[in-house]
Amino acid sequence: MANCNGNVMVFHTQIASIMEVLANAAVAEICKLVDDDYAVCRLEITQSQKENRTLRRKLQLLELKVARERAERTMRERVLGSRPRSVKILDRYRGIARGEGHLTEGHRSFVKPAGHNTWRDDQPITVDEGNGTSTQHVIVIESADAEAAGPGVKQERTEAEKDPRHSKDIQTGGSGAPPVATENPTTTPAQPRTRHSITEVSGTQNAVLKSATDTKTLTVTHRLLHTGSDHRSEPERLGERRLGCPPAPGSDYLPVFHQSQRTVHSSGLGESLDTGSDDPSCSYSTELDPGNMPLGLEIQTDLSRGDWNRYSSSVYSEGCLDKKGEGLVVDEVTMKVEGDVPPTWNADSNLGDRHSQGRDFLDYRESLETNPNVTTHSPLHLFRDHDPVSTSMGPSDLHSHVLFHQVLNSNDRARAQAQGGGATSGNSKEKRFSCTQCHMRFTEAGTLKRHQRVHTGEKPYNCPQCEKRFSRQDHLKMHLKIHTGERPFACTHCGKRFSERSYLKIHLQKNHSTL
DNA sequence: CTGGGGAAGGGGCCC
DNA sequence: AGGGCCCCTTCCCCA
Repeated sequence: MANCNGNVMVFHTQIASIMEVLANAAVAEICKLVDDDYAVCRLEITQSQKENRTLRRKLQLLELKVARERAERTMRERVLGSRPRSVKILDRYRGIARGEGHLTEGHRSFVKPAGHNTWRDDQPITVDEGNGTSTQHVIVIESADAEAAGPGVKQERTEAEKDPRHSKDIQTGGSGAPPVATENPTTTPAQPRTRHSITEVSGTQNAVLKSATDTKTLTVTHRLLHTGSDHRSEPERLGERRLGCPPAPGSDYLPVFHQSQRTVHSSGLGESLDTGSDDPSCSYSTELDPGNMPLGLEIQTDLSRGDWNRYSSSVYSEGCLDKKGEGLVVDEVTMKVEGDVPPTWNADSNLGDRHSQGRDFLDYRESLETNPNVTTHSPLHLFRDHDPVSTSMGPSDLHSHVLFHQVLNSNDRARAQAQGGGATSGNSKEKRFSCTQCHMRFTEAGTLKRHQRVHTGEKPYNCPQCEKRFSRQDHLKMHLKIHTGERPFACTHCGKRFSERSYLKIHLQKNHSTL
């Protein structure tokens, strides 16, 4: 009996051992399957994300192109009879592209040959997110004729750019400023994923184009940096980064503000928003289709989490302007402004004098909106005209738009535009009083003060009859007629009475064809 | 669905 | 500066 029990115990022990082995094997197998599936899923997700980004960018490019063409068409109509300014601009651009342009004031431009930077259908912009150890992002912008252009990969210089001695057009001085970073996934192996980098193959990442002698442009550009190529001392680099947008740790994004034309771009491309850049105020811009009209793209990472006020402020704030800045951008705004730059622009061409507190942005906007010579096809207006709800925008677009909307207070402005045909049309008085919240302007301080109740919500006038509240006394007085039944205005044609003269007037217009 | 009227909320302007 | 009026637009209700 004892042996029997012993055998049973041994048997049970063996069974338990076998079960454990089997369980472990099963767990291991399950884990392996899970890992495999996870890897596959992750790969698929990553692939899908990349495809989504590519498609999104394509869509944005198409939209921008459409907007650009529309703007160009409008501009040509506006200048009917004279040579289209866009043509002039293009000629200038092309001239520069041919090496005819000369930059002054230490500006550098990266001129790409015409035809470069056309985005291919298989637009190879890639954004790799995450490498497990760092937030590395690789953004590759490849032109359509990259192959045709040969290995002539242009990149922005890094170290050399700080040295005025190297301040020359990269096109002519390209040999003097050897590329420091090349990242072409099609021709070169990917660089170690240890930093942010933006590379443009065949053509410059940032092209610019103007001699910067007549108008001023403020461009915000992300520069491509190569870790090993930036030989500047840290203080130098820091100095160049004194832009109110300190680079994120581990990020080599370097914001560059180029002052050649007063333009702030925000194309709303949200690609960078997905890149995880930690730089709150950096962006990069690239130019497209220079053969026609330069079209600027900008990835405004700041807009993804900040507000435009802060952005614009940072852009125009003293600390953000790098008068030696490189980089550039040309986009619709640039084109319009360059062609029809109002006198105020020229007079205010020195950004360094009054670029603080975002004031230039306001001046810029005001110039656009008040100067009839300024086309209204700038992104600002495009944004303003957008319906933030109904317009199908990408998240970044919508966000950018919202930010623009906040700044411009499009409702108020649109209303003001609708009323009386604009701010100053037909009025002799100058609207000197500008609301700091929506930037509407008024002829009188009292009107401004009254208007500000719109923002504060203050309604100090209460109806004693119905507890209704009003921001203005005259509105209360008007309202009280409802309770009193007072209708002092009678129609001379039909005898109908109205509480307000304007009602009578409308009545006369509609029913008696008067006025 | 349409048009008229009322209500409300804006800005311009004069006193 | 505030009051008051005019004019405009938008929204809503109703016949």
